[in-house]
Amino acid sequence: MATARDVARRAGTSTAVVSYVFNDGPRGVAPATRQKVLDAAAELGYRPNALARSLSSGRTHSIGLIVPDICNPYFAELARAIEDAAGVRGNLLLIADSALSAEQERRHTRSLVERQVDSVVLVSVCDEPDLGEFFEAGIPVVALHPISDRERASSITIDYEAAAQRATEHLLAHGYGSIVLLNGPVESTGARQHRAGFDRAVAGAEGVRAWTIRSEISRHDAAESAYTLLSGTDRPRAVYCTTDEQAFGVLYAAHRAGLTVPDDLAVVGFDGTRNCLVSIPALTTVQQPTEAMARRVVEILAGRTVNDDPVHEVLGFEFVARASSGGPAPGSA
Amino acid sequence: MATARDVARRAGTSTAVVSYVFNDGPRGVAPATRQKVLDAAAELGYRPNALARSLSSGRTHSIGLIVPDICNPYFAELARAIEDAAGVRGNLLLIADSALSAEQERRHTRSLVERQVDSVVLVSVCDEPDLGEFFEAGIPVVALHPISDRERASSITIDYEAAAQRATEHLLAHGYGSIVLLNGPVESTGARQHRAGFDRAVAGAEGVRAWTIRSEISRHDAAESAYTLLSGTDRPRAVYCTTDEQAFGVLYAAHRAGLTVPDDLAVVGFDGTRNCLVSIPALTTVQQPTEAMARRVVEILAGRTVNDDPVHEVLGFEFVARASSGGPAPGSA
DNA sequence: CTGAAAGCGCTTACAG
DNA sequence: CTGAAAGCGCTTACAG
Repeated sequence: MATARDVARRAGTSTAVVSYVFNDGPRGVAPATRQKVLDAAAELGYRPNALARSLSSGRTHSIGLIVPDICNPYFAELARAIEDAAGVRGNLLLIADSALSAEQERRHTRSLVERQVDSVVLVSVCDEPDLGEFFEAGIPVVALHPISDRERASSITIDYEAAAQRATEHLLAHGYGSIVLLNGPVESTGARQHRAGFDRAVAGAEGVRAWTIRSEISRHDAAESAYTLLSGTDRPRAVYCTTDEQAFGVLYAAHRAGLTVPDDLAVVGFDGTRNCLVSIPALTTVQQPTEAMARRVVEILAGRTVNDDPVHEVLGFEFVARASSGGPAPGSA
Repeated sequence: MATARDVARRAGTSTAVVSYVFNDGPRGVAPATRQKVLDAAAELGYRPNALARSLSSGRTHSIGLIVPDICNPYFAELARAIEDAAGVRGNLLLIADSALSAEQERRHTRSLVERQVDSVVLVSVCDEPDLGEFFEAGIPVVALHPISDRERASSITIDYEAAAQRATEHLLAHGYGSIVLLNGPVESTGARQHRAGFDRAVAGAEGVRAWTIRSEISRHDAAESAYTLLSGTDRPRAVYCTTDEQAFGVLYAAHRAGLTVPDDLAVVGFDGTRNCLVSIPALTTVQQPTEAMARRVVEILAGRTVNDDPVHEVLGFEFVARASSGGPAPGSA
């Protein structure tokens, strides 16, 4: 590979000028000189070495993204949206998949620090992730879910509690008299908010039976848990799931248990993945503002230092009623 | 952040020794010295800078993976398998999502070259991707699908032609008299192989009507194309799809057209994603050896130079008959 | 077994 | 507007 030095030699100038040309600064270059540099670079097939550039400039123009499970389409769609938003600003997104393992999340954390990413977008598998490594390395972090105030990270998220309440009220408005909350596997800030919203909605209703079960955030695990629930003697009339993937698992379990959705069982998901539109039946869900979230997180990180106080932004969500829950509730707009 | 120099100073030794300790070589270090270095590093929270390390060693211990569409679970599962295999050898996987865009694939190509990845695993959106940049940068490439002999890349893949033939014969054995091949959007080496296997199987059958349609490799696009096909007057009795995602789109289209699977329409997919097991009904598919492929590609890349002759390995696949095609064919083992 | 020093390929003040 | 040079934080022959 040709280096800046080769280009400089061929163009009859210095590496400094080559750098100025390729970075459009910080110094200006005479048009004639610039052209000579560009010509020489083209002839040699020069490609700047990003490693060397980063080492001296102290910036890698890369953002790390840690997701719990890249096989979950919500996180894949999120990754794509963030990559698009980052690309517009000339940033590369490094996608790290924790594969639902806290251990793996820690490994990625270390790896991103070593690779000197400029900043990190985090969706953690843990309730209270250890962000100390990022902090010490001067790398600002933004979480895309509710996060404890004790963390030194910012967050951009929707109001899970309000969303859970809205979804549950929708099921209640349909007159379903027994409702299950299918929550995530661990007691996290997000899980507590889902629970709080669910409880609040149920508290406002008379004579409704409500209880909670948990499963991993995967179709298969949710299908197992839901099948146990649905094939028992005491099955609910409706289920609110804290992710679309879990909801798809419930749809499968219902089918396996010989139940029809929504006639025997109403199902609501959360995330608003594109698959909701091509599931059988179409899935009622809480639509996360994925693109807006992605744009906003990149924007925030661009102008952020690790020592700034954390910010916590709450974006709006949209509740979308579809066939899986019986469509829009009676009496709704 | 503490540097090797800080550690060396604190341990009363040189940066060379710090390097030897952290890399377990290439020189030995006296036990007492090693311990002093480790203590100093721990006290300072030293974390080697991967950028600097790579710049001087010429190796980044990273592998680039380019996939056409990270939102397609097959590629997400593939990415995870490769990441696992790479992790075992201490390599980091950089996942790049082309979002079905050749333009994006080119951008990622450039970006991976600039970041000096040691090698690249490629699933291209193009028929004949331009691998010149990798070649010039001395970066070996392995494709995970059939690829033209004209390319300077290796490949590890299953035999698409044999798989397509096997799947089509399965449908013929069920006695379905009209079959459609739902192929990918572009005329690629893989698409040609699917076509050839399909044609060969059909040629061996009497009085069977067979034709081809195409769609993007996505659930939604396939659902659209399939709906047009299935709501028309001349609809097939069976469809062989070249990806699971397309097959899921067909399942949805069939439901929308009021058809029951497999009674009115048999559907077969390709890839063997985990969702096949929780779809309604369960999807018959060609199971790719994802894990084996992942292990093998990492193994090959570990011992490979860009100037080695390309190797082309063909792994075995498994055809899995499930409910969506009517189960195992009559008379099969 | 260990230290002083060159070098990886850039960027960026410092001079001119 | 441009060049010579230091420096980013490591690794690795070169001496000893």
